[in-house]
Amino acid sequence: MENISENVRSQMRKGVLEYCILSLLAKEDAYATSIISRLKEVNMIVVEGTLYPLLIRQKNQGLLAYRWEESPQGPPRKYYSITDKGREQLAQMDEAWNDIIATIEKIKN
Amino acid sequence: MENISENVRSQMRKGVLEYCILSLLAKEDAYATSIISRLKEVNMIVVEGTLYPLLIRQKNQGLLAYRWEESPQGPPRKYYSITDKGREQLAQMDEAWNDIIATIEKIKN
DNA sequence: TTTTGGTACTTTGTGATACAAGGTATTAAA
DNA sequence: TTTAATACCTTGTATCACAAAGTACCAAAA
Repeated sequence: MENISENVRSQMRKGVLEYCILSLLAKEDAYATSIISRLKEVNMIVVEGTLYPLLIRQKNQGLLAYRWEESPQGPPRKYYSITDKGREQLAQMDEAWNDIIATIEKIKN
Repeated sequence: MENISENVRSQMRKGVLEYCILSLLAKEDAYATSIISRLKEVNMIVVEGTLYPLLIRQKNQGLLAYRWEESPQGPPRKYYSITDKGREQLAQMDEAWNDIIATIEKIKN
């Protein structure tokens, strides 16, 4: 309740995060830590405890698949890739996102 | 889990709804049923069980105030109006919203 | 007067989400 | 063997939107 500005952003992020993940993976396979880095670059801060369950959810829904790959340093990485079903979902999310933007614009006039 | 498309929209709405309410009330005082009607006009379907707790939350946070007004037909109406604090919050939400739009655009390239 | 239909406000329980905080495991270098 | 860095995972909590109820007011019809 202290940092209202951050809370506002956090609330607005809800539901958009899945959209971001699918969008990123639609362009290139990636593993969790690299996804976090990229989201940080575009000012969408996400922590591990948020991302890992999200990736597992999307995998269980058949939107993502993964494979293990050796890392040049450290433990192996779990590379996620988007599936055909994931691309279908992404198309729906594109539509939903555009609808929401249009809705806000209408409200704002 | 059946209607995935609706679920996607519902999730994306989270956090944006408060923004919509404040934006609407920044232009004109309104009571719950009229707010629902207006949101329906712009394809943002909201039900009573969602809106009422939200209005109460925002009132408790000092973002909104209300007054009772007689209705031409039926029980009295609770008209909500935005407070100065609410307008400050709205300004922050405007900023947060624009940031999120920019973030998605960056991800999409 | 009683009933009916419409309007308006409210509450309870549920599922989903993001986060904080902590834990486990692998690898290479010190 | 210890340390640091990397990477993955889990648990508990707060918040949110919604479904599904309930309560209350008012006016017109029966």
